[in-house]
Amino acid sequence: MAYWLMKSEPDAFSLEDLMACKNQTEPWDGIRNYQARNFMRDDMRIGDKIFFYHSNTKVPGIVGIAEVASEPYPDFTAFDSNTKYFDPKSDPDNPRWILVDIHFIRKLDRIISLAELREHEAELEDFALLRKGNRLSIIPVGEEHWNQILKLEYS
DNA sequence: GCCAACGTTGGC
DNA sequence: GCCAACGTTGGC
Repeated sequence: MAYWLMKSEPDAFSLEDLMACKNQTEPWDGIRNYQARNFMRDDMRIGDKIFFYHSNTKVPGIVGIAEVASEPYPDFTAFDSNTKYFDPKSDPDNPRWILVDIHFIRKLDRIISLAELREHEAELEDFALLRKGNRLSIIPVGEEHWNQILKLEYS
């Protein structure tokens, strides 16, 4: 099993929004970055665990846990000119953007903030989230880092 | 293929 | 709101 971190701006789609979705499951649409797409298309497997991260907000950090809940399939929002994710270059016969569904598992008892993660930068060696200028919205998390970060919840 | 211009991300 | 970092676009 693999582990991931997925960023979302809570104003656009928060962990609470995911909890309120039908079956607490929702397609992770709107990703328009090739590296992030490739992770979803090529590397994610059903059951992989996900840190749900709130970005671009007052206290950015990990707020919950979700899991990959589908095989990869085309991001339908790219075909819909009524959505802000419309991409005329994504041909339905050869879709450019691919997504997976994610399913809510639980909310953390408290947020593990980016600031707190930075305090543990030494143990979390090479954790991509902490790298300067990192803008990737889907980040692979090593099993060891996953466990180290989870331990912070009750530390 | 280079690279300047431009747009976006996201912490602060 | 600012701005550094980075990705994408498009002219050449």
